[in-house]
Amino acid sequence: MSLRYAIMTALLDDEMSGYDLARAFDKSLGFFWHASHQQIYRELHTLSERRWVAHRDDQQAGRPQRHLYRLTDDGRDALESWVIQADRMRLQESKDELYIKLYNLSERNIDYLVSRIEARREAMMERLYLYERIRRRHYAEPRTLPLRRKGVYLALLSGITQGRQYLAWCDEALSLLASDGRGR
Amino acid sequence: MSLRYAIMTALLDDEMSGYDLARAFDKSLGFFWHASHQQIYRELHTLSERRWVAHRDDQQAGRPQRHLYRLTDDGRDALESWVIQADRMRLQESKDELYIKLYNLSERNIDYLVSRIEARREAMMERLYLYERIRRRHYAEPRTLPLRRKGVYLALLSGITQGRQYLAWCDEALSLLASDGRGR
DNA sequence: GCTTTGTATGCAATATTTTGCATAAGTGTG
DNA sequence: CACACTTATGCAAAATATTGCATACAAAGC
Repeated sequence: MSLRYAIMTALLDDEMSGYDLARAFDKSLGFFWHASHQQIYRELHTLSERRWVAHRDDQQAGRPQRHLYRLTDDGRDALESWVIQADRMRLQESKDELYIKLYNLSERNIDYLVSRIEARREAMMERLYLYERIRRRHYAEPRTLPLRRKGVYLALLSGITQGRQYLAWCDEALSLLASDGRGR
Repeated sequence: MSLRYAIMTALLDDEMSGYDLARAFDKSLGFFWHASHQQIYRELHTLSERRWVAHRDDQQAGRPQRHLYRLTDDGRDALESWVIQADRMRLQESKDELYIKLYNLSERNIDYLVSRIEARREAMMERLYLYERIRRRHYAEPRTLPLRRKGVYLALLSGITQGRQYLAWCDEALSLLASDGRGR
């Protein structure tokens, strides 16, 4: 259900196409809520029916036609009430099968699992690099930001600290397992 | 699909009832993979059909009868092959609607959102406390552990470092928002 | 005696997410 | 000129997860 509001949130400032949204959900917003383009297109239809978003067609030269969506006033109201609605706080479970696999660590699978941790380390490094760049560019002085941007900054900051923690964990894990792995 | 293997993982050492499993998923294992008792009972039936687990009835004095499940050899094999099967690594998205709500931070909702962060901070403190206790008791000397327990330790360690990072983030967030909140 | 809490199990209906398939037009590369 | 890649949209089926409901027995508190 939150996907609906995540989409509306992405539309707060700009009008966007389904495709734009899909890419937004691949990047920053997607750190908090992932969604495939299929989900997004379907949700956009639902939102249109409810009149929480409106769309107009945009014929670009030499490109397929696209539908640009924007928030309606009703949508904005709905979003605002959602924000202050009680959420069932579920402390984040890092739903990652790697942890379950780690519970099964053995001589037979250690090399594979070590390689998986290394791969994650790489991927996280890259993402972290991206986030740090955004931070330096747009959020260098958080205390001077207008209120709403402070919120966005905090979400970003969460991504950054989580990423750093994750890297540190990978290093610790790789170090602990080094003596049992390939080299033995 | 991973729930299936999470359940089998929980059964690696002990035989357990659905109820036991449900509580295991409320605690440590549940930090990585949450599951309701309904899911668990259903999955246990499926696993029984596949002969990956077997069960026996246990009539306890003055208690409802329960079914104790244990891994079969087939189940153990299936689990082992799953561990070394390629996972589609999806870098953890912390799927938490709070972050989306933060993107919508405004004068109207700041007090609510601050209270939500405080609530999460409390909850995480408690959980972290539990994890730290387990760590001190059972994993004080990680380098001397047998291999499989090293894996479990690493999962626990991930929970702990994530928890600490989360607390630090909450504090940072509360500090940043303090000047804009109730007091103003 | 009555109510709540904990143990113990499960079905059924929704809701959500994922995966596979499908189309179409333009752009760049060998 | 064929092939891969990017932009752009969407349906349908399958897998998973959530929510509501339902039962039953025992212990403990009021």
